Amino acid sequence: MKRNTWQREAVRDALGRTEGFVSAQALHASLRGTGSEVGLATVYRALADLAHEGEADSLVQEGESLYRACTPGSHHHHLICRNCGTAVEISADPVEAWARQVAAEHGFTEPNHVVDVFGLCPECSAAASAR
Amino acid sequence: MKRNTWQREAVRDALGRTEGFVSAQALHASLRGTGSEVGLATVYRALADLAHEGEADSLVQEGESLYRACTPGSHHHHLICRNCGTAVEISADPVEAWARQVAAEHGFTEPNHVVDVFGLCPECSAAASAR
DNA sequence: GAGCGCCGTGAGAATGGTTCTCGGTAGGAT
DNA sequence: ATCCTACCGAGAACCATTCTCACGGCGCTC
Repeated sequence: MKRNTWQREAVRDALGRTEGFVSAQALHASLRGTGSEVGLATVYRALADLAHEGEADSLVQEGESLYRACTPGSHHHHLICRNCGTAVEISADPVEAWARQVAAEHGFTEPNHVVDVFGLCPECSAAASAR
Repeated sequence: MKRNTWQREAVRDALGRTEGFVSAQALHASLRGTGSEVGLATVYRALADLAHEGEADSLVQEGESLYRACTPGSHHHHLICRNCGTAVEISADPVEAWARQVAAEHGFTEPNHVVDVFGLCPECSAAASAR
């Protein structure tokens, strides 16, 4: 039996309100900042659930897990600003095909893949070149 | 001034002797198993150096950093068995081009990318279907 | 070959993100 | 309203990694 608690909703909302990827810790801090008395463990549990159910994507950077609300049910990848965390969903059909083919060529089965593109978003590029 | 210590050599050798990706901890354990009195911190330092100098590749999986000896100076990606860790170097020229193009389309500069393909290697596939 | 300066090492402590524990609380079915 | 039980919260536990600092060995110089 699955329950709808206001804590889980708060996490889902806070995640949806964010532009790019956020760490669990940052999300917890921001929830606390808005007066929600949510436990850190609960944030981790909610994020893990959301990621498991496909409502959020996660990636690991510098030892931290980052999360982002994502269009559910669709397979896609991200273009992520390594400075501010802003992320753009991108489809990568050619890469999907390539991954499957490469795996098959080497006799690998059940192919998965991790594809992320990092860079500096337009704003951060401008700021960097101005500095 | 850069020094050649037997510890660094031991780490390089142990890494070169391994088939796929290994964790720093596992490498340390295996070095200790062969009688080398190497410190854990030293293994971490050596691996970080090797990765920095391009003699090793690293990836993060399940909160652990995994390392592998790699052909130096070449840009490539990996096809990794998610069961036994065996890895095959693969070149991904079409993906390189795609990543640059996608980044440019969205105004992102200085593109990086993370591309890894996971799957079950032939041996593990056979073992899995036999079970 | 001997001396010397200083980098690399090692053991253990510190760090920091994540997970676990456990008593208490509240969702939802009846 | 009541009961069952999944969920929550606080803090402790965990674990990979990094830091600290005294010591030993590497490589340069003579």
